[in-house]
Amino acid sequence: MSPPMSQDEPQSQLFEDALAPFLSEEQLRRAIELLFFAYRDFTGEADAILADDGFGRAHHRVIYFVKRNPGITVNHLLGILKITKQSLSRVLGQLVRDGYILQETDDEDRRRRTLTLTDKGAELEGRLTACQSARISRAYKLAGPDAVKGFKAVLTEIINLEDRARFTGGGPHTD
Amino acid sequence: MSPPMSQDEPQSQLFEDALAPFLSEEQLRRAIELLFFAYRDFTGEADAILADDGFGRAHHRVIYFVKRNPGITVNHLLGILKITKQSLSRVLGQLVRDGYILQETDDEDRRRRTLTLTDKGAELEGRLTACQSARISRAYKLAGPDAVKGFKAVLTEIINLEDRARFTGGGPHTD
DNA sequence: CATATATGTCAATAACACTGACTTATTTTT
DNA sequence: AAAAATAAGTCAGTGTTATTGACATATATG
Repeated sequence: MSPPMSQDEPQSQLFEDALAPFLSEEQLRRAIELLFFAYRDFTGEADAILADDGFGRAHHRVIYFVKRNPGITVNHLLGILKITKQSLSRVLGQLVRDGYILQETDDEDRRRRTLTLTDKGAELEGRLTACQSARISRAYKLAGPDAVKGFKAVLTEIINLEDRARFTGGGPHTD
Repeated sequence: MSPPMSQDEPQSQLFEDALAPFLSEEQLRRAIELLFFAYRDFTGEADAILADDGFGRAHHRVIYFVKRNPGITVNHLLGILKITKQSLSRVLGQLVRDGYILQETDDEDRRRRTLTLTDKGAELEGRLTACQSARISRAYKLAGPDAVKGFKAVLTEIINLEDRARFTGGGPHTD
């Protein structure tokens, strides 16, 4: 691309970071925009499906992580989503009332409520994930296996250390 | 990672997509989660800075793209952000009132209002972009140049065709 | 029994986005 | 010059997602 240290793009105030002396501001801004547009389009299709059912992105996240961790507790879900109990409550309550998620008292600790998808919930989750998976698998195919490795490597480094274990380690989000 | 077509992970309903017969559901879900956590953490620090000034992520996007395209018109900004005029109006109005963005009538077409950052706006934008850039440059450094190429390639393929021109083509978001 | 944990709920607030309808100014087209 | 299109702004109403703070209940653990 453009050479670093070009005259009309001085290494400005952004470069107080000692790690980054050889990345141009232009290159970093491209990355920022890449993430912005990719995430917007990545979630766009699913958002449209959800709107048909009167749901939003928050419902998707709940359905997704319940599918991924069957029997997950409310507290664990809060830890993954990093939202407040009250925020989750509204969304989860809707999903339970409308028959997408089954909430049962845990036998081992009767304070806990375990969450699982109903057939209806699994159907919706499947449709949502299918559309996002299609986009990813298309991108993976077109970019090639080496690119996929790089994609994963960079995204993993972007994630905060606390959450990174989910990816370097083993299975789904069981902490 | 895990071989495709393993027995405990049947190629389920997700695989109606002919492009994707050799990507396991597990692999695709990892990608979905990678994007979710990476984007959340990527925006997290900036969100905290914005909250101090009483702003949200929408203000950030406006400030960012005005910095990137000095003299951009309202209509052009709407095209980039893909939100409604009314949504932008509230956010932009705040930023103009509070002295972060300067709005001037265009001399060539007096219907248009051009947008530029004030010094105050540029200062905030610099702080926000610095913190996101630090995260990216750190990730780029740690993952290495090949990984960066792959990261860009995959993200670019995820973006809808209409918006992809911004990245394959030349300069900033001038459409 | 006291304390901690897990969950749920009430009330208020805010950011962000939407739809629809309408106005004003300015430019372009006919 | 009149008509149509464009750029911007505004008013009113709605909805989703999130927040904080306070409080209640059930259950488990010390």
